[in-house]
Amino acid sequence: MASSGTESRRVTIHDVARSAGVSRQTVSRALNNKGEIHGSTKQRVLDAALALGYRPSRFARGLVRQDTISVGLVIPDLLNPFFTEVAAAALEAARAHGWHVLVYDTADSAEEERGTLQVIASQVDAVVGYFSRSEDEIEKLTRGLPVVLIDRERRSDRFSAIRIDGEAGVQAAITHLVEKGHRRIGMLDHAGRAEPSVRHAWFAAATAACGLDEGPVCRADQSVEGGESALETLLAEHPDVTAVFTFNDIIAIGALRAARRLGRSVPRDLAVIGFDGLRLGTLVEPPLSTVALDTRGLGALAVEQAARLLTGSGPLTPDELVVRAELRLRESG
Amino acid sequence: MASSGTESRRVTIHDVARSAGVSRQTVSRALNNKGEIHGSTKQRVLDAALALGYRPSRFARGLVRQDTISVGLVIPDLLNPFFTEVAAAALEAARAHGWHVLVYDTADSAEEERGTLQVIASQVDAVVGYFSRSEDEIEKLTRGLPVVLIDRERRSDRFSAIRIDGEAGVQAAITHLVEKGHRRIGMLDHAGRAEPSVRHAWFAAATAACGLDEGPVCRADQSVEGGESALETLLAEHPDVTAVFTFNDIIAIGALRAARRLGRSVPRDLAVIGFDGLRLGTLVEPPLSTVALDTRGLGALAVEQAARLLTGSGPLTPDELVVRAELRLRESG
DNA sequence: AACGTTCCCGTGAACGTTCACGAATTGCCG
DNA sequence: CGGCAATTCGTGAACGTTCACGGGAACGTT
Repeated sequence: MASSGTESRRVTIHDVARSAGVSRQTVSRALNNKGEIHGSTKQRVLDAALALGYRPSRFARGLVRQDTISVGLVIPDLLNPFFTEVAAAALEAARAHGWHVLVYDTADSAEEERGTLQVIASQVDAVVGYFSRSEDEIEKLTRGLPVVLIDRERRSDRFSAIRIDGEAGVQAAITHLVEKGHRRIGMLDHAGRAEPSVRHAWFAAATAACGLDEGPVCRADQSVEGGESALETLLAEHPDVTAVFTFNDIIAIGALRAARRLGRSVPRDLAVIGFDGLRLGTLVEPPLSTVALDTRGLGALAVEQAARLLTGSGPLTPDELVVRAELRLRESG
Repeated sequence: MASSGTESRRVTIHDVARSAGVSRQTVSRALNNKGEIHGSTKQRVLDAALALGYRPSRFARGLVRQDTISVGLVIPDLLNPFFTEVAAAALEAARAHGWHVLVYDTADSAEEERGTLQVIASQVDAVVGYFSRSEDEIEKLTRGLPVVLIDRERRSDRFSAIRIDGEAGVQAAITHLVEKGHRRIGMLDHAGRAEPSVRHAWFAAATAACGLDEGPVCRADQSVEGGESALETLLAEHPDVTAVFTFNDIIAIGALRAARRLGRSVPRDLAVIGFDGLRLGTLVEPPLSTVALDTRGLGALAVEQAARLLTGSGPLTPDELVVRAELRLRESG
């Protein structure tokens, strides 16, 4: 009835007004529950709107009352549980502000990331996310849009960045392993970027602080399979390794599986400690020890900073934009 | 420089025009890479825009060129891996169409769902999602907006609904268990709604078809913990049960953990078969047998139908809007 | 010199809604 | 009956952008 077969133009507030025999303003009053309208005419307008299938244009409405705020959330891979948790926290924080969240999954592709950023810039009021491109590029694509970077070392002061400080946590993890008698500790770093990760730097510093030689490192894709094959090659090249620290929990879980396949009992023959503190880690066997992050806090903090940037109310300072990690011992190491 | 301390009004295209000594239209040409503009003036305009921190209003732009489409994705809990997978698939499908996706997590709350629906109706061009409220209510809140329901029995023809057909898959699962010698098979249903789930109906039909007595059923919250405690009570009341089928994989994973704690070896002492086919199921010990769904297809199908509804190009018929489930045997049963 | 082209650029209109204001009607009281 | 307030409704303007059109300058052609 209301739907049209032909490619007709949009039903506007004018059409409703004409149909109900009133003016635009009266229609507006009826639909927005404003006062200054008679009960019967209000009902008549509502009926007309329903009959015509009228829905107000969000653009026209947004143009005049500047109240709806929407923020873009950009993540590399929603299926990666780490980002799922961050995203969930961000959604919750945004809801508390009454904001809308547009989510973009860049599929770990720098090219998609570029395209997304390009498109997003004209669709949202602020951007929160995890980016791999250079700050120059991001700057160029966002053009003064408030941007909050997640898990990024702060190189310039153009963007806010939520920093992850895992130094103490990693130190605690390595110390723990050493106390357990481990002397040869390897690491499964990520394979994403060319240079080693910051987490690797923490690892190196921690082993050095414990008076250990520099442990062997192997690069792993950010997936369970990546962790599996990485552990295999690490152990093949360095059979004397009795403990591994991994870039994140996903890789650690892969390491767990590979260890089982290789006949190495965890934690007896091989200790494994991950990074992130995913819930997922409690489900695997044995439960994964990890340097845990407050992922909820991460997402919430990012959105909070976006809010500050947007409202102009004093933004958080860099040293407030930090999420610290702490060792959470379960059974794998 | 560009940012203002005072609460000043928005920088518009007029301001840029004035600053560059040209007209609005010329500014528009420069920013949108249209032709009919001299190289030097274009540069001058771009500089002015940058200096003023100008960003075009998405509302004004959307009002005149009606090209940007955004769809709302409503899910009860993003942290539930099932919905994560559906959401990821939906995001990907939407990206293929060049659409924007606004994601809302209703936190399993009917009240939040209502509020979301209310707000969403004026912000998107179509809604895709998983709803618990009655169709009447949804109808009232969306007012003619294209809506695609996920995993919902089609009661009326007002909405499109993606139906999950697990009948054959569940039948295969039960048949498999019976062939393995199981005679007393229980089920862990969900605890969400008052009435038993459709999946329970499939289960009942399948056991009956195999000539078995009706198996005992226990309700479980949709969480690992829910699955754990549900299995415990089920086994306490019915110790003769040697196999369980669960509402979904999350609950099944809880059952796995409870079985371990109770000293029941899986699958020797207790067989467990879940429903959904989550990737997560491959990570637990033992790997979870399950009646697997094509979750990617689910999300993609929903978005595809939204696209058809939106463009008016013949929508998919109800019997095309079906995702079938098939038994995927791993090691737990 | 008159005329057609090409290249730039600007002006009115339109998109669909809400806001600010004014006008018409009704009711009430003196 | 006059006047004042309250109630109900309508009209111009504004939000910020793009589209359709038209105009002027520069250049070449006949």
